Amino acid sequence: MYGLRDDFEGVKHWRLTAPKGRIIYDEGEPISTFYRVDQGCVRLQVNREDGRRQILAFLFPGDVFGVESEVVRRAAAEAVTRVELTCFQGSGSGGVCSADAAAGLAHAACEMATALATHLMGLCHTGAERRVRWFLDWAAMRQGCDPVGGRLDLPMSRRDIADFLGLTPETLSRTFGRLEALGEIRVLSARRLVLRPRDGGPGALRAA
Amino acid sequence: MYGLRDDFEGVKHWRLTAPKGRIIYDEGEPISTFYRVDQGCVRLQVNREDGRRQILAFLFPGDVFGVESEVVRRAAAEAVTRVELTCFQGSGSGGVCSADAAAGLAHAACEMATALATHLMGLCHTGAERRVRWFLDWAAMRQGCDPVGGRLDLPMSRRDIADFLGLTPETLSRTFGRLEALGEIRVLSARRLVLRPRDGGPGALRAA
DNA sequence: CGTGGGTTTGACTATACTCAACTACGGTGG
DNA sequence: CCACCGTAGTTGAGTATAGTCAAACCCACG
Repeated sequence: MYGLRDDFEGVKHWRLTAPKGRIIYDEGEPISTFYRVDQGCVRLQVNREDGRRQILAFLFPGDVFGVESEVVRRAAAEAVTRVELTCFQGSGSGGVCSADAAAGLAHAACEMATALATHLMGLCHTGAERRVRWFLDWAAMRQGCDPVGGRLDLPMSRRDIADFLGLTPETLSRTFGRLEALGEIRVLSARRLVLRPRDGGPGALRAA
Repeated sequence: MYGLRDDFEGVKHWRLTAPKGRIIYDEGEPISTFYRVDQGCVRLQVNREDGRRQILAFLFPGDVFGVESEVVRRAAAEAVTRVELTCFQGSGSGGVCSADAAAGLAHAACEMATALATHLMGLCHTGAERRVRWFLDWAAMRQGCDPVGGRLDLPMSRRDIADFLGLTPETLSRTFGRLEALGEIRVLSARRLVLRPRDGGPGALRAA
């Protein structure tokens, strides 16, 4: 569904590689480009006055981001892992002029709106357990990972996930533990887990 | 900021009036049009399996909605009040062909993404009080209502607001009560209140 | 004037947050 | 290759907060 459209053929573009943690752009910066993720994972986030932050979206290869109709960035984009990006000149409703490019921008903006709406739906789940289940489903879907028995790689930190879900890292950790006790997941390491391991490896049913 | 653009001049369009409560379109319906609110208030919502629903956005005059890149509607649109709409033929990346129209769609989709991101930021506020304060600020901003001493009209029901904020109506009601006790608002009736009434009318400081 | 849905209030419970300490892992340098 | 250190993650205890269930209230509507 992503990645194969190339509406931006005629648009001036260049490649960019950023190491893990690098800020692609920051809140308040003037908008001059938009981006496509080619490799790695990017997060969009807003840093709040009280030091907490909200992660609006995690972006994966094929995703287009940075398309905004404002003058300055309202959210920052940071590299979760080492990332490879394609940068395109112009953004929002100005800067590109061909009908194809405008249609591509519309498409990208629609995708972003859909992603945000999906995220919103996840957050409306009351109860940490349901939010985390939703997150796992979402992550599995994005990675094309089998929701039963599949291995899921989470490139982001626990704190990232917590800030994405509006939970504290403590609650998130406890919830992972509870889901593991229920046999719904098996945590291999902090960033690697197995979904619904049916009996599977040792320990899967121990807690039951 | 809204309402004065008219990128859709060349697009086939017609007018539609809907009474309060009318479903403009429902989840799962094929997408063939997009809309602009001319008068009244519309809500976008997703109905959840457990009977609860999440309201994704409230839309006011000038707002464009229904621009999606999918095949079927992922959310329903319902009239909060009696509404007057302009309907436009086509949606998403297909159906309209002029560069102006495509740019207009991109703009509309960006606005929607921004609105959803803003909403997400509001929801990430932990604590009902902060969420409700954010909602009041947001509503005041959208209505051009003076945040100090201004009269705010809320066209939607308490349940609507609760579903928008991810709270229960009970918690919302109590929170309104607490804010009134703090002197931050004065509730005239369920759908009409005054922001930061400085001493103002009788009762404003009674609870302090 | 009567009815009914929306709203408010109350009591109780479950849940997630806070603060704090402990542990495990990964990266670095000897 | 191993030891060290720092960060990220986990665990624990106590508390605040929002949810749930239930009933009363009030306004808007017919």
